[in-house]
Amino acid sequence: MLTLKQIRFCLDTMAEMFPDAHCELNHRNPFDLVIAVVLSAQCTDALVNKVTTELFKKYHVPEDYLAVTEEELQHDIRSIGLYRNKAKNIRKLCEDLIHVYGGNVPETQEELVKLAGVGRKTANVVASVAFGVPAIAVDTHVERVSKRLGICRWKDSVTEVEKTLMRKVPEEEWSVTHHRLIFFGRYHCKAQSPQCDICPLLEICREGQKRMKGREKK
DNA sequence: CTCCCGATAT
DNA sequence: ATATCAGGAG
Repeated sequence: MLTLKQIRFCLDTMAEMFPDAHCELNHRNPFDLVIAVVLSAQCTDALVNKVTTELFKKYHVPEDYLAVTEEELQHDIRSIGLYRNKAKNIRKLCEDLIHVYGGNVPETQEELVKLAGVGRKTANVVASVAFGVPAIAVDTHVERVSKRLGICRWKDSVTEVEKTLMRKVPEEEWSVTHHRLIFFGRYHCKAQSPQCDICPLLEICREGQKRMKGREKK
C-alpha cells in the first residue's frame, strides 16, 4: 500500500500529465448530464456523445422522453448498448423528476441515487459536475488505477475504494482528483495496454514493476 | 451473482 | 475472437 506521501506524488504527477482533466460527456444542463451519465454505463463517452448530439436536439425536458413510445426511445439510443434497460430507466427517471422534484434534478447524492438507473457512481458524477458537490465517483478507470498503483487493495469493493480515496485525499481536491484518475486511466494506464514503459509513476507502482519484470524474459 | 448489449481496440 | 467501455437492477 502506498504512503500518503506517495499518493501525493501520484496526484501531482497526474496533475502535470492532465492539467485540464474534466467531464467529457457533452451536456447543456444538469438534466442532460443525468441522461448522459445514465447512458454511459459500460460504454465509452465518445460513443455517448455521438448519440446525445442527435438525442439532445430531439429531447429537451423530462416530458419529451415520455411523449414518445419506449420503443422509439430504444431506437434513438440503440447504438449505446444495454438500450432496453436504459430506455426503461430513463422513462422512470423522468417520471420521478416531474412528479417528485417538479421537473428539476435534485442536488444531493441521497436524492439522486433514488432515481431509476442512477447508482452511487452516477449520483456522484452529477452532484460533482453539475452542482459542485465534492465527490469521488469510482468508475472502472478509478478502480483499476487505484488498485494497480496500490492506493487501495485488489480485493476492495467499489465502496471501499471510494472511502479510501476520500480518507487519503483532501476534500477540496476530490473532484479534480476524480477527473485526473479517470484521464490517467483512460489515456495512459489503459486496461488492455498500460503504458508502463513510459510511466512517470513506475518507481512507486506495484503492478507496473511486476509487468515490466515479466517482459524482460522475452 | 447474473443479466443487459452495441461499438471499438487489441 | 476476445476484452473493455464514466454501471445498475433484480
